[in-house]
Amino acid sequence: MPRPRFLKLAQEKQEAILQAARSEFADKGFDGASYNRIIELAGLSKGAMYYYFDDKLDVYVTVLEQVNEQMTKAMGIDADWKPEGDFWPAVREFAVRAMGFALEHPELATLVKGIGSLPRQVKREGRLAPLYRFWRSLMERMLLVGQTQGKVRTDLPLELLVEISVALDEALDFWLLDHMDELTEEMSVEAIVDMSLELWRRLMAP
Amino acid sequence: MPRPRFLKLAQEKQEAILQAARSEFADKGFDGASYNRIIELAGLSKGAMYYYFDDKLDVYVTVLEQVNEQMTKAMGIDADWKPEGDFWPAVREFAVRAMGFALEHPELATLVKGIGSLPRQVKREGRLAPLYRFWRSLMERMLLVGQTQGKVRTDLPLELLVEISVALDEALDFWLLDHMDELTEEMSVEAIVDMSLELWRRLMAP
Amino acid sequence: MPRPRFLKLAQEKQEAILQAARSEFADKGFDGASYNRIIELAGLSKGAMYYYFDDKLDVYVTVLEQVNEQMTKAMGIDADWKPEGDFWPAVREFAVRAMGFALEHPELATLVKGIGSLPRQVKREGRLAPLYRFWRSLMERMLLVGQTQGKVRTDLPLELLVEISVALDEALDFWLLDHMDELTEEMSVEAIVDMSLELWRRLMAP
Amino acid sequence: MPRPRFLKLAQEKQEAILQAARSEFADKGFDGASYNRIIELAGLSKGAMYYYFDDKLDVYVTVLEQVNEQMTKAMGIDADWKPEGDFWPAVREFAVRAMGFALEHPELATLVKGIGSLPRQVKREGRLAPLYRFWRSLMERMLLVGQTQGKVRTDLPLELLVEISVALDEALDFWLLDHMDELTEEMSVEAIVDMSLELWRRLMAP
DNA sequence: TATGAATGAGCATTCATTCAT
DNA sequence: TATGAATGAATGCTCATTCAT
Repeated sequence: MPRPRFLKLAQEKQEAILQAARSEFADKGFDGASYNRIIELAGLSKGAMYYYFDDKLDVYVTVLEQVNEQMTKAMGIDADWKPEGDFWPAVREFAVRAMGFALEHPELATLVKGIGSLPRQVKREGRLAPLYRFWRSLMERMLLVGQTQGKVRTDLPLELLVEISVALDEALDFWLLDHMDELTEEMSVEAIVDMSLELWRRLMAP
Repeated sequence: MPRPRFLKLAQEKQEAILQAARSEFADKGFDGASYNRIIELAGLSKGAMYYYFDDKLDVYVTVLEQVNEQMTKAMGIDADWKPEGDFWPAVREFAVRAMGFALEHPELATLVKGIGSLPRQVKREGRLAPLYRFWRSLMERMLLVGQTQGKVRTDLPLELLVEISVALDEALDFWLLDHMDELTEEMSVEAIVDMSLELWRRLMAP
Repeated sequence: MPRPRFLKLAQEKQEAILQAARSEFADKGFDGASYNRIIELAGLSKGAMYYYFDDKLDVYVTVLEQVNEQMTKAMGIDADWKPEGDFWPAVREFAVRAMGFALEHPELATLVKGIGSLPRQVKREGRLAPLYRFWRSLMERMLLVGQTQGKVRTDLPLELLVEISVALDEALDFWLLDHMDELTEEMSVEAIVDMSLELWRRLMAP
Repeated sequence: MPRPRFLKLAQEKQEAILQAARSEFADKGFDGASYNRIIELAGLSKGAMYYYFDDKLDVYVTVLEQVNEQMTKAMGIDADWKPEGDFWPAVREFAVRAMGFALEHPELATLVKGIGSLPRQVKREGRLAPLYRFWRSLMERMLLVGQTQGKVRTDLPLELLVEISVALDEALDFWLLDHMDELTEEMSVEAIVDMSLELWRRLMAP
C-alpha cells in the first residue's frame, strides 16, 4: 500500500504521480513499464518515490485501486452490489453505466485489462488479489441472482460461466475500442449495450 | 524471416535451436524470454544466432510459424480450408481435431496463446501479421460458410463475430487448462468439444 | 556520543531505541545493519534519530557502551579492576562470571564480537577506541599482576600476550557457541571455564 | 567459476582484472567491496565483466583460489600434504615457508583473512567451501599426525584444537603485521617462527 | 524539540545487439 | 560461415544523510 505519506501529499502532486504511472502502465503493462521512467515522468527523485511506495508493484496496485474506486463510484456500486428486481433489466442498467464509464475513460479500461496478463500467482495471491476478486465475485454474484430467478443456466459450473462472461466482455470492449470512431456516430451507448447483452443472454440463458 | 542460411542447417540443429526458443518463449512469453538464455540453451554462439536470425522477434515468429505448420498439418487443413458439407458437423470435426492437438501439445498451445498479449502493432503490422491473420481468416471463412448455409447470423459485423469467437475459444482453453486434472477423467475430448460448440452455436445462431 | 538530549528521554524510550539497534547490529554487524531499518524498528522519525545521535556509528558505539556497562556491572568490575590475592584463583573467579554473563546474554556477546571485524582505524582511533581499549587494558592489567606474582611469562611483549589472549578467548567463544547444544548437557560452566583457563595458562606460564 | 573465456584472455589482462579485484577485496572485504569500482578499476565495461564472471562472488572466489594456488605452490604443498618424519621439525619447516610467503605478500594474507568474517553459509556451503576446508583440513591432518606420534594432546576434541590453532595463527599474523617495521630489523623470520611455534607447542603438547 | 520530505549516488545484475576477426 | 568479445544503457531497489519547517 502506498505509505500514508503519499496520501498526505497535495492532491495535485498525488495525481501527477499517479498519472505518470497510469500512462506508463497502460502503455506497456506491468512488466514492460519502466519504473525509472515513471519516476522521471513524475518529476521525483528516486528516493522520493521509494519514500511514497514500497516498490513498482505497489504503485501498480495503487493505480488500479484508484481506477477501481473511480469506476465503482461512477457506477454507483460497492463490493456487495447485486442486481435487484427483474434480472435482465437490472443488469442492463448496470451495463449501461459500465459502458459509459469505459467510453469516457478508455485509458483506464486498458489499464484494468492489463491485469489479465499477469502471472497467476501475482494476481491471485498478492496485494492484487482483492481487486482481482472484486470483479470476478461481482460477476459471480450477478450470475447467482440470475440463476435464482431462473434466468441463467445452471448446467455449467459457475466458474466457467464467469470465465466466458469476462472473456466476452473483454472481446467486446476490445472491438469497440477499435471501432469507436465509426460506431459512436451511428450507435448510441444504449444500442451498444443492448447488442452486448443480447450476446451475453444467449450464452447464459437456461 | 530466418535467413535462408538457417534452413540449410542440419535438421537436428534447426530443431535444437527452435526447441530452445520454444520452451523459453512458452515459459515466459515474448517480452519475458531472455534471448541470451535461448542462445545458451541452443548451444551456439551469439554471432551464430544473429547469423541465422535477424533478432529476437525473428526467432519468435519462426517458432510460431513452425508450430502453425505442425498444427495445420496435424489437423489436415491449409490456408484455404473451409468446412464442407453441413456446417455444424463439419465444424465439429474440425474442433475435435484442434482440441486433440492442443491436448497433445500443451506447450505449443501456450505458445500460440502468447501472441494475444503482444502489442497491437507487433501482431498486426510486422512479420507476425500473416500468422495472426491466418487463424482469424480461417475463422472468418468458416463463419462465411456458416452464413451462406444460413447457420450463422448476419446481423452483426463479421469482424465482431470473429473477435468474440476467438475470445470464447481462448476462455474455454484457459478454463480447461485450469481444470484439466478434474476433467479428463470424467469427460471425453468429444464431450468437451460438444460443450464448447454448444456455447459457440448460441452466439452464432441467426 | 549520543547527544545529551537522548539521555533526557524516558528510560523506556531510550531502551526501545537501543533494543532496536542492538538486535539489528547483532544480526548483521555494523556495515550490514541498515540504519533505516533500526529507525523504523525503533518507531521514531528520521529526524528524531539524527537529533539524538550523530550518525550510525554513534548509535553503534552507544549500544556497545551500554552492553559494556551491563557486563561490567554484572561482573562487578570497573575500569581499574585487577585480580586480588593469588593470581590464578582470582582470574578463575573472574572468568566464571564472564562466562556466566555470556551464556545468559548471547546476543550481547555476539554484538561485542562484531567489533573485531571493524576496520582498524574505526576501532583504534575514533569514538570506539575507549571501549576497545577498556578490555584490552583490563587484560593488560591482569597480565601485569600475573607477571608481578611471577605467574605470567615476561619474555614476550605484553601487547603480544594480550593479542593472543584475546584471540584464544574469541576462538573458544566461537567454538562454544557452535557446540553449545552438545556441551551444556554434559559440562558445567565451571568445567568449561577450567578447560579454557588450562589453555590460557599454558600460553602464559613463565 | 570464471567462465573459460576469462582464462583465454592475455595473461596481463587477466592479471589486471584480478589485481583490481584483489586490492578492492583486500581493502574492504567481500561485502564492503564495490563491484562497480572493481570493474572501473579493471578498465572494463560492465558487460565485459559479466561476460567473464558469473557475479561478484565468482570474482571473489577466483581471486582467493589464485592466492591459494600461489601460496601452496610457494610452500610446496598440496591437498594431501602431511608432515613427514619427526613432527615438530617438520612442522617448523612448514611454518617457515608459510611465514615467508605471508611476509612477502601481506596483501594476500589480508585477503585470505577476510574469509573468516563471511556468513557461515557462504563459506561452508557454496563455491567457497572447498577453499575454506582446504586449510582447515590441512591443519587437521597435521594435528592428527602429531597425535599419532604422541606429540599432540588427545584430551580435547580435534575440532577445538583446529579452531584455537587457527586463531593463534591469525593473532600472531595480526600482531606481526602491526610490528613488522620494528621486528624485521631485529628478528629473523626463523626467530619469529620459533616464537610462534613455541606458543603453539604449549597449547598442543599432551 | 521534533518531523518527515527529499536527495541522488550507489548497489549488483541483465539486456539485445554489434562487430572485428 | 562462424566466432565470441565487447558494449553500455537499463533494470528495480537501498543507502546514510540533510534540511526546511
